Parts: sequence; C-alpha cells; structure tokens
Amino acid sequence: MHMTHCRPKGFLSFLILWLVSKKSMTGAEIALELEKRKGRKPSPGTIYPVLKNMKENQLLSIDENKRYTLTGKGQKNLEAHLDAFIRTFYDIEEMKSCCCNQNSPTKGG
Amino acid sequence: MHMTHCRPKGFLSFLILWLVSKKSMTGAEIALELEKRKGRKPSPGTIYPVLKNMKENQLLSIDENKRYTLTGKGQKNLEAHLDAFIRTFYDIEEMKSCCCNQNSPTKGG
DNA sequence: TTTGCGATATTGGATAACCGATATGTGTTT
DNA sequence: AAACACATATCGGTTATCCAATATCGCAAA
Repeated sequence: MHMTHCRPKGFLSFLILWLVSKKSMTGAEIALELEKRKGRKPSPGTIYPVLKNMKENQLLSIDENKRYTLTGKGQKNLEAHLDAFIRTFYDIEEMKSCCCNQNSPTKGG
Repeated sequence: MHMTHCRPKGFLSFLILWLVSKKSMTGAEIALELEKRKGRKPSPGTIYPVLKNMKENQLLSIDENKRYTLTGKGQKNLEAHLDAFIRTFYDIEEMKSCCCNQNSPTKGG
C-alpha cells in the first residue's frame, strides 16, 4: 500500500550525525536538541534504535559516559550526505523569504 | 524490526510541493528536476503514487495537460512544513562551510 | 490500423522514520 | 532494601520513501 500524506519524514540519522559532529552528546541530549529543532521530542522508540544501529554500523562510537562521538566512517558518511543535502535544497534561502520573512526588501531576480 | 542505515530518506512530498509552488509542472518535469537536485532520477513507482496521493489529498490539482499546480491547501501545507524545515536545518550555512571548505584545522573554544 | 515511443500509472516489495508502551539499568533518597 | 526518578533500551505496529518491473495511455509515423 502506498499512503503518502504530506508529512515529511526523514533525515533523522543525518541530523544525528550532524549534531554529534559538533559535539559528543548523550541520547537524552540528542533528543533534546531534536526537540528544539523540530518542535517535538522524538520518543525513545525513535531515537535509541537509530543510535544503536548507527553504533553497529560504526558511524558513531560511545564512551563510558554514554556519550556518542562521530567515527571516521561517520564523518565521511556525514560529508557525503551533507553534500547531497546542500545540492537538493540549494534554494533554501528562497524558501526562507517565501515563508518567514515577507517584509525584507526585494533582491532582484 | 528496525534497520536504520544512514541513508537519508524523506521530504519527497515536501520537495514536490516546493517545486510546484514555483511553477506548475508535469510528472516528467518534476522527475527531471528531482534528478538535477538529488543526482538520481526517481523511478515512476516513486513519483506517481506520491503525486496521486497528493492530488487525492487536494494538495495538488492537475489540469488537462497533466500539469500539477499547488492548491490553497497545498500552499498552506507547504508553508507549515517550510517553517519546520527552516527551523530544523537553521544551521545549514554552517553545514556548507563544514563540508565544502574543509581546510581549517583550528578549533575555537 | 498497427507499430513504436515516451509519459503516466499501478503493483509488490524493501527499508527508514516514526510513535506508544514497556522493560531495564543506575543513582538517589528514604 | 524499597521507592523513586530518569536515562537507556526493546518491542510491535504504522506510515512515508523508495525502487524495479509491468501495464496503459496518447501521440506520431508507417
């Protein structure tokens, strides 16, 4: 069955990779940061299986304090997806002016 | 089972909404534009079911030339998701400099 | 009308992203 | 030790994203 409602899903692991690349974090900290960004805190059933799998795939490593850190492989993976992401959403600035900032001066086409 | 490999999926319908908001397009044109952005052309089995569903949900309407156009509901939906998207990826500029400009070894505190 | 072609559409299946509920582990308080 | 709080982890289920293969539709050429 193909139910496709427009409620975007995606980029969870990508986002986690990005977050952890800036600073090593625990699962709870990651969940909190995701809540800040997306407006909603991911449930444990969302976050921990992903973290586990990323650890198993050696994208992340975890220390004795349960802080996740990017591995070399994780770094490479992030860079590749970052590149694709940027290309895909290259006109994000245009998006911004379209939805959020209706009162900025025109920039010419 | 929960297999979570880091290969981002997502935002297809969101992207379609965005594309069509700029100009009405046929399915083939949408597929082509997606190819430009993502580097790979989505298969018919990807694109058409999504289009059909978005039509059924009255996010898009289609004219006699098979061109998809944003409806009022589609516009509202796009704006809402655009807003969430921008917030989620607010540090995209930082991402850019991270992946495309990798030659600064120094790191501040 | 038949053949060919590209766009459109459907089917079946795989994987990722997600949630709510539940379980476990660990440190703190009583 | 028992109760509590909270982070971590697992389970079962739903929905969205995606592909390869196949079918159909519309138009043009033979």
